[in-house]
Amino acid sequence: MAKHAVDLEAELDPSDLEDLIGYNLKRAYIIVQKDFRQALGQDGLSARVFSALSLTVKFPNITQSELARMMGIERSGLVAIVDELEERSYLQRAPVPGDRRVQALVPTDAGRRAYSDAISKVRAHEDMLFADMTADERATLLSLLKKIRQDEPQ
Amino acid sequence: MAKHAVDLEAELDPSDLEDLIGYNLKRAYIIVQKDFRQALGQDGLSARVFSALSLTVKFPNITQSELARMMGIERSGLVAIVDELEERSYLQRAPVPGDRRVQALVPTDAGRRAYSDAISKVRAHEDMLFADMTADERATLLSLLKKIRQDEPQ
DNA sequence: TATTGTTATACTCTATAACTATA
DNA sequence: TATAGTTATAGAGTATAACAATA
Repeated sequence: MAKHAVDLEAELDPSDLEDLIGYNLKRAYIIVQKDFRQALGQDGLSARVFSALSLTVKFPNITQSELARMMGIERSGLVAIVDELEERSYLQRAPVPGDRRVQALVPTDAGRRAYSDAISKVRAHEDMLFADMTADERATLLSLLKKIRQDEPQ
Repeated sequence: MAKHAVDLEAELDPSDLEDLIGYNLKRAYIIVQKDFRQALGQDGLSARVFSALSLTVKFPNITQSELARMMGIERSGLVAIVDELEERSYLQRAPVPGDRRVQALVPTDAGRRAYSDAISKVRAHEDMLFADMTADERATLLSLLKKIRQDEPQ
C-alpha cells in the first residue's frame, strides 16, 4: 500500500526531536516520576529514598559505599538519604566489628513495614499509569530499558 | 518446561526495585543523558537548550509561552534557555505586530547550522549508545515511551 | 597509601510567586 | 481581568574536593 507523503516525511526527517529515544525517555521519565510523588503522598518517600530503603531491606547490613555504588550515585550524596531514613527510624547505622570505618545499614521493623506499604503504593501507581499497556508491552519495555542499563559504568 | 526456583522467585517477588518500570526508566535516562552531554562536548548545548533550538527551527516565530508548553516546562524556566540561545546568536526575540506582549522566536542562519550540527552529533551518540539494539527494538522502545507520554498533561 | 563516612560547596533543572506591560 | 515575559527565590538532586578516622 502506498504511503502518504506525511508518513514518508515523518519517517525520513532526520531532524525531529520526537524521533530521539533520549528525548522521549526524558519526557516519559518526568511523567512517571511526578506520578510516583503523588502516589507516595505529601510526606512520602522520594524515589531515591525509596530506592535506598528497598536495597537496605533486601540487603541488610549493606554499607553506605556499597549502597551508593548500587544506586549509581556518589557516597557523599547518600549521607542525606541515610540521614532521612534514620530520622524516620526506618534503619540504623550499626558499627561493624573488625572495621571501625564502616557503618552497616540495618533496617528496623518499622522500616520493613514502611517499605512494604510503599511498594504496594508504587505497584498500584504503575498499574494505574500503565493501564493502557499490556503485560507483554510492559515486559518488553522493561527488558529494553535493562538493555540500555547494560551500558552502565561498573 | 519446568522453571527453576530462581526464575519463579524473580517473577513472583513483588518487592523488587528491578521490576519497576519507573526505576529502570530513571537509570536508563541518566545513562543516556550523560552520554548526550559527552557527545555535545565541553561547551555544547544542554539537552533542554538543544530541544528549545530544535523546536524554534521547526516552528519559526513560535512564542515563548507556546515553546514552554511544548517542552512541558514553566514559562519562567524558559527565559534562561532563550537567553542562552540569543547570546549564542542562534535566535532572536522579535516583536510581533498586533500584540506587544509577545516575543516571537526567530532562528538565525547560525542557529540553523548549529542545530544541524548538533542533531548529527545526537544521532551519532544514539547510534553508538544503542548499537546493541536492532532497528525494530529501537522502534518498539520509542513507541512504548510515546505511549507513556500519552498520559502527559495538556 | 587507601578507604569510609562526612562536610562544604557549587551547579543544573525546575517550580512558585510576584511584578510590568500590555491586552 | 487576563496574558506574555520576566525576576527573585527556593528546593531537589547531583558532583567535586577536602577532611578525620581507620585500615
